[in-house]
Amino acid sequence: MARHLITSALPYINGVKHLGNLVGSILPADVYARFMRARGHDVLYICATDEHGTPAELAAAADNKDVDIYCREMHDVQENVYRGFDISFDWFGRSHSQQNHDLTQHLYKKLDENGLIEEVESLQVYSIDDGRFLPDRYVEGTCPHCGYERARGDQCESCTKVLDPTDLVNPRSALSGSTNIEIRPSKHLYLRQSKMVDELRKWIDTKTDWPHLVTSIARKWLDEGLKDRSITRDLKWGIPVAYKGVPRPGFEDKVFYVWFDAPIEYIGATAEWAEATGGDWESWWREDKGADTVRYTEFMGKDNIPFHTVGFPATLLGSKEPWKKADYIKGFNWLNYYGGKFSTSGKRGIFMDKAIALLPADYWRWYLMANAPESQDSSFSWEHFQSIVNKDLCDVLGNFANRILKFTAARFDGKIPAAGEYGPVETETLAAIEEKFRTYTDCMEQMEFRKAAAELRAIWMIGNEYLQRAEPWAIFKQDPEKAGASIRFSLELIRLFAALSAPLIPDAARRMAESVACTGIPAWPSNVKDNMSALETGAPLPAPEILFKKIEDEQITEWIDTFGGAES
RNA sequence: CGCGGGGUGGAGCAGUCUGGUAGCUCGUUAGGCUCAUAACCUAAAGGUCACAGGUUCAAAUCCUGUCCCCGCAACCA
Repeated sequence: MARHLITSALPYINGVKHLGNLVGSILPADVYARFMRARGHDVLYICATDEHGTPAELAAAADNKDVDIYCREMHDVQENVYRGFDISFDWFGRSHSQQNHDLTQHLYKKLDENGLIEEVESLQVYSIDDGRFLPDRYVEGTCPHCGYERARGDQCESCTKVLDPTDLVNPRSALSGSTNIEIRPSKHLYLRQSKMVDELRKWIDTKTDWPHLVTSIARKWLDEGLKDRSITRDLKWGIPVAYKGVPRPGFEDKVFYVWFDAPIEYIGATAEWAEATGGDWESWWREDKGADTVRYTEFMGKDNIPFHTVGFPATLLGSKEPWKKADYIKGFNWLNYYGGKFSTSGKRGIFMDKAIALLPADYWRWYLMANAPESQDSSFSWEHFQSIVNKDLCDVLGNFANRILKFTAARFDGKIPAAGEYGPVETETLAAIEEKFRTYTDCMEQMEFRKAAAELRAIWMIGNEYLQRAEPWAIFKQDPEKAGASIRFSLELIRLFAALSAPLIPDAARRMAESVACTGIPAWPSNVKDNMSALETGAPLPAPEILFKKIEDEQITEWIDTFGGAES
């Protein structure tokens, strides 16, 4: 048994996330956490909402709410949606927690003591009518290069040139449209990442087993030379630039930038968990207090990789304290929607609350993991979704269980028949499953989820092949006892499949177990053949129920109409 | 010449690091079975591996160049 710390990238507080966000971090982390728990490891799966920053302030203002209350409400909304997807967080925290305040201010203090923080005065755009400083992309104006009138302060969408907000002609606030803006000097803290390039590269170079995607993005940043990074903002909502209640002089009205405090919340949320459960958070995060034996795995979409390979490690290394750093980073590409981006603002694609209202979590979990964007971007389409669900879940798995359970009900009075002698067919079947079981386990350990799903599906198919060879319906006419042994073997397979499928489709796994008179998800087997005599002979089975319902063409037509399809 | 990822039968993917009969799922076609959710099992057809050069006995795989798609470019998070 080993200790596994698992985190998934923190979802931003504004709004319910879409399926692309889900498959890129939280869902695979959950599948991995469930798998590792099933294998008997001590797992702590931590996530939280990322609550600070300008968008949260603006969304709260638009809702006419205090930003703290807004975040509290949205946190609960998000947590409920994740629970609806059977995400098995050990803790789902908030980056605004007191624990994160303390940790963020502590790390800031250490970095400062180690000479890695400096004050830099820079020119910022201030909107007098909005009463606030504007982040670059909240300033709009005419592009000095191409004349595009709606260029943003960070980049012109029309000519793709990178801009500084002060470059814009006729700049205005993107919030109010006001042109009543001015450039004001503002002092900010910068983390001197440029001094840490060698140390970071040394750390990255030890990670020879990381995915190509992750190390190539990390090296790209290091090769280009790290810039010192501003870690404070002119906002009210956030963690004050202070230590032990005393603000840093000149920074009374500033807070830490969300990207400084958000990853620290991985630790903060663990401290929240510890306070709520009596656990010991330091044994998971301090290498001098037991965390040296922890294996820490981070899950995230590729947009987050620079912050986890460079930004967050810079904070931890710079503190010169023995903080736990990632042992493995699993990065994902994008899930697209009909070849284009899922878009929160453009309302393109499927959001988690809408998805769960259409179909139970397992349908989505299976589709998303079996098609996870691991090596390249992948594309969601309703037609593809229907084909995968109907074929894999209904026809291969659901129908396998159904044909056995119906036969048991009709021919064996709905009671589990006695086991008989295994013949060559059973022996060969078990050998085939054993082989797939090993590759499946390997794939899950390596976090190769697409391949793992394919292997699991292949295991389900062996069940159908077995029935075809054993033909209990034909044997029954001459030798009911022999047919009963086949059915008993098949019922044991249902139980085995429930155990193996549980990380991916936990609710279906539980229902499969119940269908063969077991309570809860069966324990993970150490091997296949010793797990084929777990059922109680004569136990009555509940009336067979359909495990997965097929998605009809009419539903697909309707959903494309609602959510948009190829042409939208 | 900003950077990264990708281009493999009709669709979705594996294989590329460590050259050596191009593999899987869906779809299509044919056969089988009839316990089952018109499902299951077996078999077949279908690919000049984006393009052009090069290295090699041998290239999807290594090298050079070109084209196309997606993303990123540090104040969105």
